[in-house]
Amino acid sequence: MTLRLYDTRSRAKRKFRTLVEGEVGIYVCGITPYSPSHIGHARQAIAFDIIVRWLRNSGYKVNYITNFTDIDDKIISIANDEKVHFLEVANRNIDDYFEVMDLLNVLPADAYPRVTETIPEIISMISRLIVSENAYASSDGVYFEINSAPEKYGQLTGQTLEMVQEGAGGRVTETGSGKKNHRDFALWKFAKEGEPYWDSPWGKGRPGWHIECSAMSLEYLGEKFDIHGGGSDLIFPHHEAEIFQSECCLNHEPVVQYWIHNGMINVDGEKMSKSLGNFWTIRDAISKVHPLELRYCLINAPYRQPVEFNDVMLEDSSSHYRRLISAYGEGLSLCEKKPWENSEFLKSTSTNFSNGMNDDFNTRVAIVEVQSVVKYLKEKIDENNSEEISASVSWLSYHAGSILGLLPNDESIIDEINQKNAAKSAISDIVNDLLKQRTIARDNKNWQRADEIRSELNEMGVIVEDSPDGPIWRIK
RNA sequence: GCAUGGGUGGCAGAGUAGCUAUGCAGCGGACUGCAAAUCCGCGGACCUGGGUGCAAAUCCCGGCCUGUGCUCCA
Repeated sequence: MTLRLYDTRSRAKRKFRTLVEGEVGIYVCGITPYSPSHIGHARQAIAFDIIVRWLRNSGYKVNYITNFTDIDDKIISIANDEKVHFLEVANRNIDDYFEVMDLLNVLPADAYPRVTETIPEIISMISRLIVSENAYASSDGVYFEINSAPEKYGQLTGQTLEMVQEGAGGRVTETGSGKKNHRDFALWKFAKEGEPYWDSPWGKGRPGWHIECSAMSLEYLGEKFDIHGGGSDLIFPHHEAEIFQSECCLNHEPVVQYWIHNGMINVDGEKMSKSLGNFWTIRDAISKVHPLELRYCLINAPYRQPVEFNDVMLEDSSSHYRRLISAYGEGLSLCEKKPWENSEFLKSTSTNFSNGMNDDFNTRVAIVEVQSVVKYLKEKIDENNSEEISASVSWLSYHAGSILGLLPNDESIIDEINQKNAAKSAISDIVNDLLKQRTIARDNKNWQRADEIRSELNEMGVIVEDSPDGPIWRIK
């Protein structure tokens, strides 16, 4: 089955064909680092991380670019409040971003361009748009003129210029002071008193929001590239603006072959947002659960669907994750990994997994297959079938680990097992002694005493389970 | 209002025409002094009204509900 992906512009799943055989250029709009990253950022980063992992494992050479908008009104305002340089605010949040992404097992992109390091390219692009008469300078900045290319309007949203002219329920009527038309958007904003600025042919100022992505994608991926991604809330106006800028500047279309957009995070059925107060930072979430449990939660729905996020979902994912990791760890400690292609069962689950991923990166289908292999592995562990244990472990290592990124590296899993074993042996004498007492109590049908000992052990962090062959214990 | 998605069992969430999705939860059973774990089994769904088909959750038309966008936003 060949890869098909949903293209926002065509509003349909399309067969994936790259501009250059075997190579993929992908640009994803990144964050504006004015505050610590939230789980929406995590959702997006993980979604595209998995997309890139899948493309690479499908044999493509991928060039994955995602940017930082390290100058904007909010950053400036926070910097002013704190009386620090605006880059201090941006850098501290970018550091936070990299730290949490690493915890979430998000592999680094190939480049992280920043607006403040792309100013010459942005200026050059604006100049070209002025020359081609798609843009004009005015009293407070340089604007893109929508009426210079009206046919490009609504390529992603399906709205026509006429429709929007009706007015968005009367709300979008305000025309920026220097704009000819209220739908024109800023390419360059002149600096007001006390704002950071760069020199330009039109005056001191800074780039508008949209032009950076056109400039950076051009710089890193060229005049045409395969995939442009971002959150679905960027479709309008940001990505439509990019289409105007890039296509008018480069004078060809389409610049982007496939537009893909991830869905938002919902809390109580509504989009997570600061104004609603239903806001989770990544650090909030990983203070409650392991980062990979959060990752599991965020790929439980296919990337285009909204993810319903709350404590229940999070706990649900935690238990799924623990099931996965404990079976995998146990298998890993029992045998070496061996190829799984000889197992009929694993071969067919692998096919299902691939079909799911090839169908617009359906991680939900992929997870179902992972769950079924976890179940299979547990069975094989019970049966002591080392061939199938080895094969299942390596199946999981590839599918759940390399592709979905849900497994820590093997060393740390083994480490953790060893630590637990060490902790276990440190207290085994005392535990065994107590268990012996408990067994005597049970033989005498002294249930009260037996339960006392069990809860005593429980307080020590030891879980006792009575099996037909006598009591089994483990550390919580 | 306009645009664009979606409405599947208690929850999450696959499935675009015919065959058990799956997981969690629930129920019943095995095993248990009890509990836990494990195993076996079970039930339960396709918003609504029409239409096309031998056959529709799946295609077509209408209605209702709902998310998102139209303003900074991943």
